[in-house]
Amino acid sequence: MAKIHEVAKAAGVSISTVSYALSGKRPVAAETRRRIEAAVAELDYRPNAGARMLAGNRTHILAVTEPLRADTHAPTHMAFVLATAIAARRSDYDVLLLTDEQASAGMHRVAASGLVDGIIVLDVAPTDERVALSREIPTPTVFVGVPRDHEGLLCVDLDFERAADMAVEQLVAAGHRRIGLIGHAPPAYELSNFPPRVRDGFLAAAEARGARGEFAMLAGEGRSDLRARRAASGLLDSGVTALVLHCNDEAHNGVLEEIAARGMDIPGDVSVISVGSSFDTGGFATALSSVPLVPQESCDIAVELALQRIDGDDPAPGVRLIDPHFIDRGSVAPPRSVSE
Amino acid sequence: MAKIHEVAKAAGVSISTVSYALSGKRPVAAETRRRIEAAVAELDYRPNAGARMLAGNRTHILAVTEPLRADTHAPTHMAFVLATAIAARRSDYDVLLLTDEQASAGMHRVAASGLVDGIIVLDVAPTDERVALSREIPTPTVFVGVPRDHEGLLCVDLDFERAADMAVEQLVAAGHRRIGLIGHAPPAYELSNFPPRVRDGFLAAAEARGARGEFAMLAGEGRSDLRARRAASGLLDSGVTALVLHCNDEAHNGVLEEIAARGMDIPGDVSVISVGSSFDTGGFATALSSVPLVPQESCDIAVELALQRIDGDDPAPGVRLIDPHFIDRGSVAPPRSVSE
DNA sequence: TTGAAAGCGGTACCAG
DNA sequence: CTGGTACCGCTTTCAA
Repeated sequence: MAKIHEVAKAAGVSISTVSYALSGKRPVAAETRRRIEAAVAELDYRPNAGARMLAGNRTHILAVTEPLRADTHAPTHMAFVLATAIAARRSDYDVLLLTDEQASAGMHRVAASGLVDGIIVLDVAPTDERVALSREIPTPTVFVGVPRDHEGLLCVDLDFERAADMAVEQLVAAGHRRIGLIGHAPPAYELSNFPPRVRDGFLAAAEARGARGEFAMLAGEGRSDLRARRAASGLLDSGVTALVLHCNDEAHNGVLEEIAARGMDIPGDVSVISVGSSFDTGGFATALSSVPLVPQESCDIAVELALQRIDGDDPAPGVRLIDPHFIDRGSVAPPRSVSE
Repeated sequence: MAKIHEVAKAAGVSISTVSYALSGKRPVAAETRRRIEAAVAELDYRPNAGARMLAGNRTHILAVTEPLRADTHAPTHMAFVLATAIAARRSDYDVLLLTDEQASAGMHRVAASGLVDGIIVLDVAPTDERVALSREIPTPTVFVGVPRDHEGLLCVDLDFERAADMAVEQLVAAGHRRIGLIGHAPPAYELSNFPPRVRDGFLAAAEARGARGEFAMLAGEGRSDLRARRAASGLLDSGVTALVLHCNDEAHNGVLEEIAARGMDIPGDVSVISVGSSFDTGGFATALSSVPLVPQESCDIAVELALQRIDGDDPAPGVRLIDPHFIDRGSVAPPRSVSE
């Protein structure tokens, strides 16, 4: 582990010049810079992290808090953590993973010790203890998700209401008037912030667009594909001609199985749109049109906002809702009664 | 963010006494310690992370490298990351997540900058670029998994060979002589280190124990439960009376479905044991006996070894294989032909 | 365009 | 049992 003065000596300059050459915060003669860079490469020099934190008042680390309860959907959460890490690295930041304890304990710790420059809050609950904490600490904090009480907070999220509305819009435009929504398991509507937003957006959109919206959750115990089959079965029995899915990929499979088992065809007999899914909806037995949730979008913006606050630019607090977009994979068509 | 001298002033002592009171590296009078602790609590003091790194030569951070390729099984990998984080926190260490780039780039960076005291390597491939790197850097590194070339490395892992053997042992003891193994998809046998070990352990155990072992992978494309059904179907057609499963949970479901579809009963018509699964095998339609892979076990040991090396104790390099254990959930019984 | 030197906030040695 | 203080390696002002 070479140190800055070795680089300075090797390049025949002072250590401050080395520092400036690397940070770019002061102009350095081209020839001088060249020699410094050569020395850096030669010695495989990297500024010592601790020294940089202490002197520079910047750690180049972002904390990511993710409660990671046992019941959470691992692939989705993993995707957000990954997306955050990728966004952070693009700005030369590393990511410290906070999973532990009462969620806020770790957050408090890293803030008080100055271990991180900023904090990204994932898997936000409607009532989240990290909200109160974020107001007490000086460390810039950005929420990916919208807690109930978000006064003064910086939040980023997909516009789930609009996403649901967009799905309904497509289906109504195709002629559907009876539309079902298959959601998550009931606890998700208490513990997570976005399922209720999709549900409410869906019901409001149906009403506003002159259709009848019906909502079913994954009730009961066991495999979610089987629970989704039951939910789909109930909705299809009740006469819906189209389904909106806001659930995990396993549940998607269940719905497709139920439809296939009935000898029904997509989109001939029933139209289907997936909403807010962060997995690929093109890989199912039948490819599904969707209004996806793209983790990279939210996380890019979240990291960017955090960095702005770190750099002293002060983005106005408030909720940044990301515009959803519709991906057509051909799973929507007019209902039988209309097309015939 | 209070600093140590404020604590010292508040407690009426010198800063060195505060430092020693907190680190415990020197005896401090009970009364003095009390006053210091009161001041610390009052001011919500935490030593500045950067200063501590610089002066103390210890960052209290472990890096976790996890390539996190898109094709990896998220829940399993997540479980290992989580388990590592939990183990680290128990020793007052935080975890820096390295997912990015060519895997070794991040590792090199944090090692060269002294950002972390140690590195835990997850999702180890048979031929892993991180092996060579770990030999070049001074930062203590522990592998969770066993790369092909592990000369001089510290590795921790479940004894997969013995786990497979243990399953075969149970089945042979019950009277089975034709046993099938359902494994992962073919690429896993190139990219991951443990599937081949289970396969080889299984085949060797069958031979050694006088049974006929047959191996099937999840061939083809699409949902792994459907591919597992096909694999199970083939094996059952060929006359095996027992199945060993080493695949993801979705594939487990597929196998159970195939068995149910044939009107067969577990364990009446066919015995089943899950091997090396890190998910709960008691939650399937039929609870399955298993020889589980417990992430917490591997990660606890890995973190412990890393900390030992950090503290200068030098654990002998080599592979630490964890003894597997059999969990009986009643999915094993004598084969039909024998029991009748 | 460059250099010298004063910190940043702890840790741990050397005294007492 | 406690205090004083020399670093740790870098960033950044101040001067030249």
